[in-house]
Amino acid sequence: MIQKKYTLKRLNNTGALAKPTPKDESRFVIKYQHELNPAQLEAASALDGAYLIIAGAGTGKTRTLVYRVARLVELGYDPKSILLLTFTRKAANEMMNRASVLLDNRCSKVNGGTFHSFANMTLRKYSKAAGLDSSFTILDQGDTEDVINLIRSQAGLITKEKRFPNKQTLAKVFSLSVNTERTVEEIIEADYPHFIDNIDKILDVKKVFVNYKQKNNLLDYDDLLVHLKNFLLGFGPGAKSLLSSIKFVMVDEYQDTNKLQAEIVKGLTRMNNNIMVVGDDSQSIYSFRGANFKNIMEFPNLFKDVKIIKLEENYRSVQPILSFTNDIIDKAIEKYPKNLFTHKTGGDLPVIVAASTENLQSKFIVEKILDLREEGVALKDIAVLFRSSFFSFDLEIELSKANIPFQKFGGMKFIETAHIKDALAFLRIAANPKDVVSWYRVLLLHEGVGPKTAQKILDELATAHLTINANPDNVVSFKFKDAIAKLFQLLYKLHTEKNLPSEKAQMVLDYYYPLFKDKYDDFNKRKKDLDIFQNITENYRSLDSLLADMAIEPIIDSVVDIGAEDKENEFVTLSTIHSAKGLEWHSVFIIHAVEGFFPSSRSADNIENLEEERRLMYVASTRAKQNLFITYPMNIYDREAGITLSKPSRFISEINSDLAEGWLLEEEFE
DNA sequence: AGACCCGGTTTTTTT
DNA sequence: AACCGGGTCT
Repeated sequence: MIQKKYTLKRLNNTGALAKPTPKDESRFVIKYQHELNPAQLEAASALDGAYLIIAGAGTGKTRTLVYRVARLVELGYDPKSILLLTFTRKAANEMMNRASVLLDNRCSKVNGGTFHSFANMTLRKYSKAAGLDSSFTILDQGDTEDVINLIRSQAGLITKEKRFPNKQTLAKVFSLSVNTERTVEEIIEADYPHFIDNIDKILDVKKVFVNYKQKNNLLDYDDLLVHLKNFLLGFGPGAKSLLSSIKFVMVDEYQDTNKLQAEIVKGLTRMNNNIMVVGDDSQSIYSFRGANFKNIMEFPNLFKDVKIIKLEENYRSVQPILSFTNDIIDKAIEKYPKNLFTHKTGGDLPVIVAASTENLQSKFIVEKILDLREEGVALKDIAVLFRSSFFSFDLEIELSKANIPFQKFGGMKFIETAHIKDALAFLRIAANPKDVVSWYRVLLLHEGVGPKTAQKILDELATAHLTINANPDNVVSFKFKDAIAKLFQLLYKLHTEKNLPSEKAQMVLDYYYPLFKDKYDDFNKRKKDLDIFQNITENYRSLDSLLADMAIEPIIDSVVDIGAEDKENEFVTLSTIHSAKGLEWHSVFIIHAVEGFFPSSRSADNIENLEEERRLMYVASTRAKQNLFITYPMNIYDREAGITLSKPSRFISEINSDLAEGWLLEEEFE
């Protein structure tokens, strides 16, 4: 028989390709072996199967993910079939940009975002299959608390004899219960034993809360995840169609995911078991959101044949900083062994600075920032990090005095301020007339309308099936109807007119402005925020996407973007440690490293919380590439005791004294 | 009865 | 800065 030679041509744009052998590297545009170390290369070249990448701080975790994305795209996989779940959308965008620069802009088509934004997109697209109305409104934390408060106050639970948990506590308990898949009883018993007598009433509130959201087409953050999970695990036709379009799933910062998210990951990979998660147990800092650093080590039990790859070479920090941070984490009671090393040489010892007062601490930082700038360090390469947002108040004043531009991340967001929430509430009603929380908020803005009257109006609206009617006479039959008539006209217009979000926002602001001026004494200061808000709305073509973004991914950057040229973009970063996750700077200051503040006195009685505070200090100090300064004021104001002498944070005082330099700050008399 | 004003208390961290 | 409770005004 004659044997014919037949060569199979490689297809270019489908997933059905021959897998490259290691010798095949020449086919790639990018020289992966030269760009990555062996462990990174192994991770970046992975194709099918389940992978757990344990990546210590600064070991090129992002780089590895970026190269894997590029490589998959080079292999011809459809970018849209790659799903990259990250902690913030900023992180996802950054990765996609880097991959695009590396290869080409096919990489920007990768599916990416947070668990919540992915849930939002999916649930809107497959709303029917998920049993939802696609115009659902997303409740952020504050909204969720408002709803709970409404129920709490209506249930007649506030009696003088018995203490009943406040709205924050209730919201926290309910959320923790969902995210950790424990019952409310278990959580109350474990974390709030003093409320155990109220358990029945607490469960009642939860029941009403759940019904309320359902009836009013509202989803809170947890509902987004729960519905996504149910949709995926239900595995109906909709889910199958979605899953067949997803070929590779990658999850960044896996140490900060919780049980619910782990199940979503499980559901996402049901069709092909292709999953890569990346994380570092030593950087787990979100236990208050139900994350458990042990989850990452349970990953191998969740999936079949998990391959574990460890990244241990640190490319970020100079040796003295690495030794210092290794020492912090070595003292952790429970952790999985890692051996971070670097080939970088030189560099100064980290400096621990004792300042006599908080203000002197601020002045030191200002002076040092100016020094660094003299030495040629750009402001954007400098960051000041802190445990809690309010630690930076004094520093913010000093920076302003010295004319040093800064941008603050974390803490109270512009989107959470009362006046922005007011303005948003109008738009939310326009998008979803069943959004009772927003109705309530808007009604309360009007003179003479308090909780009771607002409720009355809402009851009337409910019997009219909450339709915004251009003529409120039909639905409102009470004494405030004249005052409310104008409001109804506005809402009707907002709801029905087909115009851009920015035009709707303008209508809202015109209406809101007089009420706003009345409500806030400091309206001049707040006015700026409204202007910024209006600018943001210009970026959107649909109201739904504007509102979804506002709830899930508040745009902090836009504050900087407004009218800022590149030169104006030069600023020092002030950030909570939580918001600094995954980032790095040439020079890093950690302020307020004082016992009782960092670690916070609230964690003092609980060893697990204390350990998390330690990991926070670890995350903070591993952000530094070249310089690390840790400062603390020796005298702290305490409400009860007045000025008291404070002790430096235990995480600092425990450190081997050879690993850092100590400075005592003294004020110079002029 | 319900809205509103005042003053004291309390603030972790985030999607 | 926002929340809660108590007292006062409409």
